[in-house]
Amino acid sequence: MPSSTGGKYDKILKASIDVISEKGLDKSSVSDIVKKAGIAQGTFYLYFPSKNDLIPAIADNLITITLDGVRERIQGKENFWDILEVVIDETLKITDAHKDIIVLVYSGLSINHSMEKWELLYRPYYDWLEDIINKAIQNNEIISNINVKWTSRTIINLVENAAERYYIGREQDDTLEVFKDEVFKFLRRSLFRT
Amino acid sequence: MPSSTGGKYDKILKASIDVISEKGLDKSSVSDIVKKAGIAQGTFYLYFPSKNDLIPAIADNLITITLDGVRERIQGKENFWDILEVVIDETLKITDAHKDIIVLVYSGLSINHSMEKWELLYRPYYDWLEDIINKAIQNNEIISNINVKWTSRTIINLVENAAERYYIGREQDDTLEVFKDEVFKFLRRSLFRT
Amino acid sequence: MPSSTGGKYDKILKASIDVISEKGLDKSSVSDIVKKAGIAQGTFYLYFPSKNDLIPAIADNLITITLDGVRERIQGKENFWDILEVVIDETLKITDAHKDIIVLVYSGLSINHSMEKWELLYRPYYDWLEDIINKAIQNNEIISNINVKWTSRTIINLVENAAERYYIGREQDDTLEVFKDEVFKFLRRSLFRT
Amino acid sequence: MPSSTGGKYDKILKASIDVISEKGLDKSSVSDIVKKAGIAQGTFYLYFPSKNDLIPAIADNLITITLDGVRERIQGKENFWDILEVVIDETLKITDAHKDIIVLVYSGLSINHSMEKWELLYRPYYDWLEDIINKAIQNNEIISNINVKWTSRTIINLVENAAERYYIGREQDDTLEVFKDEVFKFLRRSLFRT
DNA sequence: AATGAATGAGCTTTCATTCAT
DNA sequence: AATGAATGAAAGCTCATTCAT
Repeated sequence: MPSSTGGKYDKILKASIDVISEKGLDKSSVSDIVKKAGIAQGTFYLYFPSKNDLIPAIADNLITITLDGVRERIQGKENFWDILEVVIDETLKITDAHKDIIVLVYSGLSINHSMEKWELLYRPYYDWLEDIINKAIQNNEIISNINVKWTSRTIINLVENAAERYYIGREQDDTLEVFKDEVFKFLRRSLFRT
Repeated sequence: MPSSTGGKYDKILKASIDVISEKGLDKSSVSDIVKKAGIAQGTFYLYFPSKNDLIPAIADNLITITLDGVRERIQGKENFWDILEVVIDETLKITDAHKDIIVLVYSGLSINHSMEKWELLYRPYYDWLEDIINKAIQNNEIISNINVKWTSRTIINLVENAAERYYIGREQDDTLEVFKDEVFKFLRRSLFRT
Repeated sequence: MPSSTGGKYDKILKASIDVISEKGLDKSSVSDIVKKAGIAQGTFYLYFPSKNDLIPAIADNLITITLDGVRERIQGKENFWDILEVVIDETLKITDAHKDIIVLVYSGLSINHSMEKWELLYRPYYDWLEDIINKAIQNNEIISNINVKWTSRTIINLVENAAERYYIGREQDDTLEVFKDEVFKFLRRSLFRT
Repeated sequence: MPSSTGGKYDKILKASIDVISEKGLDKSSVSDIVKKAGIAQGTFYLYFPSKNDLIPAIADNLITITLDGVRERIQGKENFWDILEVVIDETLKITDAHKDIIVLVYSGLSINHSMEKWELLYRPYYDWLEDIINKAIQNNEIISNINVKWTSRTIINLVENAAERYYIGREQDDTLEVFKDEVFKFLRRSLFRT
């Protein structure tokens, strides 16, 4: 829990991602990680209570950069369907960039931690999308007789799963553009207010 | 993998599910499992090449009983929307019955095995739904300008994720009926041919 | 907890005594012990639940051989003072033979285990001496207005401590014979019925 | 070992006793102790060369307060039997007050240090009692044909062991008064000059 | 004198797997 | 086919000690 140190926390996080991407979760030892990070074994435990606390930290990081990326790119955009396009695009981008670790991390979360932790990490993303959906309803862009909470979670899940199937499951029969379009249209048909 | 050996294979599979449900994947040892199954340590390796081969076997089992359950219940049903309702209902039932292991198993698959294995296990389920969708298109029950392969996978993913959020993530703000209805309507809106 | 094996339990016990005698308790690792015993690391844990369970086992062994030795040597002896002489002599003998480990073991017992364990291990020895004392009272060999339970424990303690001071604390100003005599006479003065 | 430094030495000693009393010797880390003492990790090593030097310091403290207590309370008393009563009483008092640490400390001494250190620490106490015994012999209060050195050590050992059995081993079948009386009479019978 | 982040050797324990019976 | 004792590599974690500030 040291504070003003040479970014050791980030060093460990980064090394973890590298090592886990390469060797998988089970095969990655703390010893591997500290070696990569260039620190001593014991130092790891100054920043993380245990090896298991690595996974939520990585997940948090992943979710955070996704939401940050989306937020950045929708500057000025008001239209729900424009925002949805950004969400889809950004999710695909992040998934592509971290394809080697993304499933492992979500899996690791399920295995070692309660679902509550999962919900907690996703909460900011969910909340943000709920706001967007509510505004879209007010603007008559999407239908109104939906459960907003359920819908926000379903959209994020659907987009992430599709992205994982595309990049990780190699379900790449079509071009990226066609694939994105498929996701977008599926959601648009379900939510568009005529 | 003999099946005429006093059902030891099934005994091991069942014991594995019990033990993993209770202790989680990481904490479950082969020793725990054989103790539960009432067999000797070495016997395990007569039926499974290694501990890692347990997870795909359990996953296969889970997917198989789901598809079998659905098939059984749609006897005589022709209408796509009736079938979709059965899929949703059966998925929720199975998820409820195996909530303690379902995430662990899917996670375990991701961690220790290539995504190819995952695709392979789901293939029969995917194929079956593709058939159903194609028939529905022919019968003008659903729209036709969709990617059938992508849609079958997306439907199954969406339904399973919703079920997991309901039973495992405890996203139970509404009754089961209302929840099912939400899933059904979301898909119907997206696919229904007016 | 295997049963009919090549005396591995005893092998471990013996190796433990050797190693601990040489290096002390803290510095003795399970790794040292199994190396000395000529078995694999994991095998240790088939016979002892943990490293800590070694100490009570050694203590039990020490107490048992002492009591067995005494019992053997008093065959036919009826006189209390003859028996007491044997107790003193045998305690000195055992203390001499195991001087390098005896304190460590008793200390280890105190540190890692409740005093109840200690009492439990000594119980047979205490009980045996209580019987002897009671008979001596009946035979008018010793005074009768004593607390038998307290006295049995005090005698054993006193003799053992004296032995430890002689062999371990090197309080060897006198010959062994004179020393034994001192112990004997101290107790005799306190208990003899004139 | 500075004594003019804000009493940090004593602070560490006191914190050590607290921590070791609560967690046992093995489980007590320097980290625990400095936290309790409210000082920095490194500061510990300004006052103690190593963790092992803690135990003799605590032992020394214990023996010193016992002897000081006895000396204080026998002011003016000349009679050997009165003094013996004080020794018994004070030993019981100290044992009661420090029951959680007393065995651990003596054990720690045995484990990490040579018996010589033990002898050295006890020397003042032993010497003091030898004087008392010699005077008692001159005053014809006790018998004279004894080994004074051996007897002084035996008395202290016997009293301390009895106290430990009473307070630590919970050998409390009788009241404290009866117990004290038992100890006193046992020694009196052995040493009293008729 | 005081700090506390950093170190890294070293420990106990677990457990998948093997193999002689 | 079945057994279960034996294996030994490997892992997570602790902690006494150091040292730059």
